[in-house]
Amino acid sequence: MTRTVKSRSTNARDKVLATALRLFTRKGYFNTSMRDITRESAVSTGSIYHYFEDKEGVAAALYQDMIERMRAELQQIVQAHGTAHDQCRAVVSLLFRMADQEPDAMNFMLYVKHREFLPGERPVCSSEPFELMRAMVQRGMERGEIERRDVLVASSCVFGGAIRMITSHLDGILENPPGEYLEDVWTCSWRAVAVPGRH
Amino acid sequence: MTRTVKSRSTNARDKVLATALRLFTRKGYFNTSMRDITRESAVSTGSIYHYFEDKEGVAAALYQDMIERMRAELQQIVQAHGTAHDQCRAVVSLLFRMADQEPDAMNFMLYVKHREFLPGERPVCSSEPFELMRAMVQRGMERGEIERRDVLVASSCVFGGAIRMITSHLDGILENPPGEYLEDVWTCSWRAVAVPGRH
DNA sequence: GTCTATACGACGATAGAC
DNA sequence: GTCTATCGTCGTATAGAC
Repeated sequence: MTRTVKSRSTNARDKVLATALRLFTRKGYFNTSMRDITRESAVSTGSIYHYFEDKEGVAAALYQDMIERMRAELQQIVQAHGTAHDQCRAVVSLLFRMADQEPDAMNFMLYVKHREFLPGERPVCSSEPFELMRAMVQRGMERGEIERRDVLVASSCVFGGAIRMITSHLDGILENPPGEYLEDVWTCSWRAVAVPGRH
Repeated sequence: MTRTVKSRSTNARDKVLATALRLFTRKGYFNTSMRDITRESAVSTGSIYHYFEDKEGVAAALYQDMIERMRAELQQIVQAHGTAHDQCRAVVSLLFRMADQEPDAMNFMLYVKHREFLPGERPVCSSEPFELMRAMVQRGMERGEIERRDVLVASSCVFGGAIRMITSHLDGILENPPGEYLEDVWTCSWRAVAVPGRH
């Protein structure tokens, strides 16, 4: 009951968020006016400002939703897999799947420069999802799966290749859907950091 | 003579470009007004519009200078080294050195989303410098140094780790200067793609 | 909660003297 | 080539009816 009421009452809010996500990623935050959002969401200015403090508030809500969702997915992965190898591999797989199915969301999370319009925010790579990824790598080093070195270096090398493939995809320069490259990328990425002779 | 005259006459132009680079990377293109540039460069509005068509023109000049400079450096590297291994290694080294010595330039080239304010521009990873980098990798595959696979995958894996380290540096989350991580990053990056048993 | 109409400030760009 | 002063536009945000 409560849920129905709530979901009905936040319907306009959701429409605004969906529209903003699309416009922010396609045209950029600053090239998107509140009028654009009004027009394309079919929600009036008044209503938007009822749900959000200002334009920045819309972006902040969007960003925090993304980060939280990502954090939940990654925590899932940590619990579902025992080895760092399997965890990192699941992360790369998740990133590729999201890049394919929800390019706008991925674009907004990985690619957009939030700090230009969300002054309070820390850089993405300091956010909780990225910290979780580094923790996976750290644990892999402690378990003897991954060669010991600076954790930031190891993380950059395990995930860097995949992330570059995803930005290439978001820039539209990939010929095939990202999933087709998954195996290849993962082979390289793991070999970059694994203790020789394992897996 | 000509050079002296020219360099004197473009002095204001250069001051504008230097200021714009600093402001665009620190605050973002859209958070930087022409007034900001006027104030911090001590060049008047009128003079700025004498040298550049509009605000976009300033950004375009900056961007093209960067790309051209990078292209020249990479071409140097191609000529100076015989193997793909040495070429790619030199590229990573160059990127780290530039990230350290000219963070703003690096930031503007690698990290900024030009397409939001330079509508005609292709994505960075379609630019000539990135094409040169892919060509190095391609040649490495033909020479039997690098395992054969999609060239975009291999390139992403050789350079992806380094690029992530650089964005981490630009985001200010690196403890030490980037150069200190160079050896480690390169070890991982090359191992990711090299034909086993070589080097 | 949703709407329309509007206030107001900031910005990019121009005009025109020197 | 450089400057100051100013114009017109557009975008955010508010007011206030329903």
